Amino acid sequence: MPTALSAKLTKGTQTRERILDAAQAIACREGLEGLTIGGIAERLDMSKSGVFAHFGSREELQIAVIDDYARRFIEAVLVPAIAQPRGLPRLTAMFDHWLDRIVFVEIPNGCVFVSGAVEFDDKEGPVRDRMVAVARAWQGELHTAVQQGIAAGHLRGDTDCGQLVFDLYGVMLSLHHDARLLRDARAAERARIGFERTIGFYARGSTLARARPRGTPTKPQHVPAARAAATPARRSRASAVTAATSATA
Amino acid sequence: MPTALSAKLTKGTQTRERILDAAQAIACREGLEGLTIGGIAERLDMSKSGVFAHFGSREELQIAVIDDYARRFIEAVLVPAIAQPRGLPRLTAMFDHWLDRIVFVEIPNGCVFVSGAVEFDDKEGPVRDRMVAVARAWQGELHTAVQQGIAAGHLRGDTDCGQLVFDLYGVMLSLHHDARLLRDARAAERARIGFERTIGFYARGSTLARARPRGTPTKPQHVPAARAAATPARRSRASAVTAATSATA
DNA sequence: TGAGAAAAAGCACGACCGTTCGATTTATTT
DNA sequence: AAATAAATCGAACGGTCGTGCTTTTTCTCA
Repeated sequence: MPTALSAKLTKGTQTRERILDAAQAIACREGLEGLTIGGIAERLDMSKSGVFAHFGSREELQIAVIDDYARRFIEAVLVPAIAQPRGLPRLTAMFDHWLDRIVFVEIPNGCVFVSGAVEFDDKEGPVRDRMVAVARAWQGELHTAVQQGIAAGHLRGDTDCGQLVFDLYGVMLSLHHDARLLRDARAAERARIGFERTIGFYARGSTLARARPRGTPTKPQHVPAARAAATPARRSRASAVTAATSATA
Repeated sequence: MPTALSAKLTKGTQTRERILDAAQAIACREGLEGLTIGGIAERLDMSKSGVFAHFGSREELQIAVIDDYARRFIEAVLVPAIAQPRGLPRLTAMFDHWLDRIVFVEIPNGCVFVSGAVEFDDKEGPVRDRMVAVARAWQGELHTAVQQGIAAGHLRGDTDCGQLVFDLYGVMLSLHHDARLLRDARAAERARIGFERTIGFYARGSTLARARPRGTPTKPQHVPAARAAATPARRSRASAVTAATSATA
């Protein structure tokens, strides 16, 4: 008997999620282009056609993976951050959770946003469209947080929001590059320093001494566990974002 | 009759270069994974086996493309910059030519360094090794330029060279992301601002007012043409770099 | 429990992949 | 011009891919 809320808990949707899990694991390491129906089938001890039947095509599977990845990202990074008050505290929390996610999840396993952005930046089609949508949605969240930082008086009034978002994105992309390709263990610390310097530049008055000591990871715990810790209230804000990234389904 | 200098100008090496050109064009757009023997053959009106014969395997072809790409990059970015005096002028020239190359070549056509870094960051093997080598070589050049900036008194003595390189790389990766995936026309200008702010932070004294006005492209001319403009003297410095990136062949 | 729906499997197709190998056409040299 | 070497072709092989069918198994619900 399926609960009134949430989707039907039938066998089909159940294995659909198993497929999505396996697909995401593969897509992280091999990219969305390296994601293959047979690979998923082998990982789940299923037939190719059994896997295939759950998605009309490989393209729809790729899109489903993107949406699922975005959902988890938002849950892990944005949702806990909005528990913080608007302005610099929330923006800092967003960065901290973002960094934690990269360090503890994406650097070991790969990141669909990074690989997908490169794989599909020149390939027109619905997959690219979805990649653009989720990237824009996340940058939009950062943009909003920066604007609130200005409104709260934490950041200078003449702060170029788009420039600040550009800078922060660069810090994270450089972290991905140095940590994953070059396997530089100092990359995470450099990302933290880069964030501090960037925020310091835009902060109202330069006296903004961040309290958190350098080099101490903010959250060594398992990231999926952090999901449950998010306050169930204020959820409307987050679900609006999730809806935005998966709206044009 | 082949000239005494340079490799034999036989038919074989001639078509080998044609193949490399075509391979690079494909690899830029489709990535090194999307690079296919049949694709090159079709582009050149050749047979697959005809193309294949010039490289022992697809892997060696990919490595050859990486080396060739690195060679052109160095020619276009580093070689003209070392005509500038050591320190901030040279570092600024490196950034300017780098930015020009991204704006006029890599944003329209794609970049093997960016796509290759993502494609092979988790795939052990000689291709990944070469990607790491060229990335390290270029970061090493930046590192050296920064160190000379300190020695010349242009940058603060306590400047963390690796951090500055990390920051500059992030600026360029963010530019790639926003310009190619999101097609944001403001990305190049943001990269320029990001560079100025980054350098401004590390510059000795904050009075460093960069003379170049914002937003004016430094070199609207065709990039391949810029190669010939490089001073033929001082070439030993550059060829040493090129040799470094293609040493372990 | 049995009828009907849903899910999974099995199989085959056509396309493309890298690679091999022998034949054939071109370049180069004697 | 003949002889030798280099370059290119053509056909084929084994493999993997996404996808369309039909059949069989499994679940679901009256």
